[in-house]
Amino acid sequence: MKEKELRRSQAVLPIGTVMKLTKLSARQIRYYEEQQLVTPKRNEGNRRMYSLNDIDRLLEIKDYLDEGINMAGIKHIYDEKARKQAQKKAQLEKPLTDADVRRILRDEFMSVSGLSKQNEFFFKHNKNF
DNA sequence: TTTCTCACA
DNA sequence: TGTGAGAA
Repeated sequence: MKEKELRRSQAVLPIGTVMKLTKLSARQIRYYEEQQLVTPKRNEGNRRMYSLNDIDRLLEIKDYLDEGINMAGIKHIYDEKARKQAQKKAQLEKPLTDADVRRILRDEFMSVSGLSKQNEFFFKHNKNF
């Protein structure tokens, strides 16, 4: 599922294609970029290059606009999304809770100090192993 | 030809 | 948001 994400993030579409795909004017597309709603990359000639993700976002923006949401409102929506993603990321970067650490230390302790005797006892009473 | 930036009778 | 000018 990583390859697919990379493809969707590949910025290869010129604004002309984006205009046809989204039915938005170049003026609008550039304006939304000015509002930080989309962040297309630039090629060697300073041309904007959009990814499929950008297309999706522009389509979303258009839907929100149709629903009567203004630029500020849309910005808030994406700000909230970014805030939640940042928290999830932070959670993934330090997945070890105190409970995790205690469990790991206990297991390690068992393996170095008590394991041999425990195994000895275990095997004596479980001949089928 | 297409896209970019800038500006507005 | 549209549109036109001049450049790349």
